[in-house]
Amino acid sequence: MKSEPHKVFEQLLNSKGLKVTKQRNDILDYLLKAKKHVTPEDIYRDLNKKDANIGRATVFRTLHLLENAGFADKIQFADGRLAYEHKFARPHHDHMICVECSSVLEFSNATIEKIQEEISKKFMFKPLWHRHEIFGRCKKCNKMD
Amino acid sequence: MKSEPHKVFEQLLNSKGLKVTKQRNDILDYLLKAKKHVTPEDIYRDLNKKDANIGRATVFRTLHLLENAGFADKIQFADGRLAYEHKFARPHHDHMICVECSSVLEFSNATIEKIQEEISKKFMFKPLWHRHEIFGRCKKCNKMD
DNA sequence: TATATAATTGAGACTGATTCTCAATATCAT
DNA sequence: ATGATATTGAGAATCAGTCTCAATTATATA
Ligand SMILES: [Mn+2]
Ligand SMILES: [Mn+2]
Ligand SMILES: [Zn+2]
Ligand SMILES: [Zn+2]
Repeated sequence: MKSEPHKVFEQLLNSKGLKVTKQRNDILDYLLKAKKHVTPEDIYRDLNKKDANIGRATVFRTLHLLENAGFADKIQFADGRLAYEHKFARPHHDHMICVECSSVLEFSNATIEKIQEEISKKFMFKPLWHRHEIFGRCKKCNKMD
Repeated sequence: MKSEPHKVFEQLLNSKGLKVTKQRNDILDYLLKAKKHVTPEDIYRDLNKKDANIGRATVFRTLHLLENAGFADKIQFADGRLAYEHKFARPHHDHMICVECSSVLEFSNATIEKIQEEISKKFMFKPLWHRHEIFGRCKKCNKMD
């Protein structure tokens, strides 16, 4: 039982003359199962716990591969750390990031997206992607200020 | 003839029991005169060209000082490099960043800002600041694709 | 102005994240 | 199964930024 994302990923690899490897599949799996945004170090640490060895370099290489293919996205916490999430069957969204506990809320707003398009057009700027992050304190962290 | 921003900066320093130094003034000056967003390395390099020596550590320390005081803001290019701009008598704005040439266009939109407030409220999230960056190709770089 | 005190400084060591190198290994078309 | 080619992990290298600390400088006060 190979999941749909794995099939799609495999197609991408084939189409680029790249090979399907255990490491690449494990990393994709990890992202698919993650309940939150995960750092490269999370992936490296957890995949090495169980299953013998996977190198840090491979984690980064695979994340870039997924990102470039449009299968993963990254966000950045207030302290600069990067975290990833997969994009299979998930609509585009942006983030509110707690500066205290690094928890993340997701939001999306059609009006904002539309205005962005209009602004880009006005400036003859060809938008490829965007990042809209609101930093602040989440409900929980705000209470205990 | 001390500029208004320098006076305000001096007040900040005094109010915190910090000292007014040549290095801090030079860095503020550099930001005030810069025509574009500048990196810490730009500041370090250029200030050392002319005027004897100023350490990298001091550049970073002073940028953080200015940032925390609300006198400077940073943006991040597509490759991850950080750049700063001063905020004296400049209204809030967001950025469109060219992935080819790293040129930056500025925009601001009241509707977007308002919607952000509403979304934050809905999630009981206390917004402190935000970053809204559109990455793509500027008019010039788009032509020569 | 001289002195005392406390903040600031730059050099360079250090850190953490990421990238690079390369020889050994795994994948895949045939 | 074989051969051509892509991938791998270890560890070295890089890079931005931070830290440490002894020497220096700013400033309050006498
Ligand atoms: Mn998300
Ligand atoms: Mn700007
Ligand atoms: Zn929180
Ligand atoms: Zn451009």
